[in-house]
Amino acid sequence: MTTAKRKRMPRADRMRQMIEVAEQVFSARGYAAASMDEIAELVGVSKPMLYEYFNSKEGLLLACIRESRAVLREVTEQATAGAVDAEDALRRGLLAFFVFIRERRQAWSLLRHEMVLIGTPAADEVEEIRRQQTDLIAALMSGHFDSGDELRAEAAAEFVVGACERLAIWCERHAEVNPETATEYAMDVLWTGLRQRAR
Amino acid sequence: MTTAKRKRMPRADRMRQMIEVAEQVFSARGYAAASMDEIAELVGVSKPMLYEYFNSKEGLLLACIRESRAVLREVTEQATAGAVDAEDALRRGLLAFFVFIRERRQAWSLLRHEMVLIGTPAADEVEEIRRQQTDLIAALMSGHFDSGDELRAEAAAEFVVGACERLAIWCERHAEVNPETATEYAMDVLWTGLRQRAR
DNA sequence: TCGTCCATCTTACTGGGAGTAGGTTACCAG
DNA sequence: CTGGTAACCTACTCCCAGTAAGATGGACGA
Repeated sequence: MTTAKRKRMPRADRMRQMIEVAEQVFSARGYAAASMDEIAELVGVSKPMLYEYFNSKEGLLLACIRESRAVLREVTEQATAGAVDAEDALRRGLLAFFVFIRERRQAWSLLRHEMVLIGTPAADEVEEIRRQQTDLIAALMSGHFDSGDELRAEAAAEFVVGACERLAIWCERHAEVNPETATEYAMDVLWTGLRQRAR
Repeated sequence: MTTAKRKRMPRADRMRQMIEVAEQVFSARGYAAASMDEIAELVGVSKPMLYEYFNSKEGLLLACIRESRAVLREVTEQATAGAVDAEDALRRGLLAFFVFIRERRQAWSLLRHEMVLIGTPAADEVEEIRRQQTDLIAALMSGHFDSGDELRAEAAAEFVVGACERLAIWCERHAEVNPETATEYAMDVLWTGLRQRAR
């Protein structure tokens, strides 16, 4: 093994390791219940090191969140890249999202149990992820829809993000619902609308 | 003034007063940043009193949440009571919700910045509010829709709740969007579907 | 009017975790 | 082998949730 059990470690490596451990602890115990001492111990390092690298407990959380954010952006963009029309793009994007939250449960759990502090950087960061997603959707829409009303389009994008977030949480309680089914349910309401199902 | 500045106060009154103050402090500072000492001081009472009445900081938060929950249920049920058909019911329900979050900003802010601790009673309680809303919607749907697929209907209800939650947050950033407009935007996507707007 | 009782309330503490001051040591360059 | 610096540690402070044990206003019976 190249990186044996050397005590001293280059900054970048140590940082990645810390984020990895922190993501586990935060998602397992919850942000509030997690202690910096515990994370430090699991990393095999003393507490001040964490502060050296991330400044605060919230800073550490922030780093974890940013990490997930980058991944989510990546997969969504790649998924929607080759779409042929609006319906296809929406479906691909939804599927990518539902696959993401299934495969990276810890990361997702972190994002979903965010909200520890109002008006703090971490909350803003999570909000930023949503903006990232809504922007993606809005861009997608402006490419495929007649953009009559600017505000209405923005609202629709927010709507989609919120709906999927909730549906994802619902999926956690329903193991039998796989990403494909979730996508179908979402498309059903979003694309077709409820009117079709009224008596 | 009937209730002058008497020091001693009957249990029920004191409790209401504490909840009222706590709701303000929690929503202003955020749950984590709020301190029991501060709340106690604002109430004009010593800290152990808060613990006498609510057992813990989280218990106090819980009481605030339950309070809001009751109000939200009340207004939604009343709003949808006299609906003539599915579309009408949905529209009335949405409007009631958007009015609620505008008029009881503090309560809403509390609900929305929930989630302080995973797996704790408070998180469960907030989740319970959503269940309350989804149940209402699901019941509404089963009354007006052909219930082909049980699971699909449940998913749709979750979807609606999540979407509205997000749209409500979006509204906070857009003061020009009143409850009526928000309702219209929501109906547009939910009822009509996005397909209608594709080129 | 005056005790008596107890619900309401207080002061003064503990424990635990976030954050920090300042010293120590492994590794690399020359 | 020998600085020099980046990685690291010990040993604290302070703040805040939660608690133990005692004080007191006031309703109500005599």
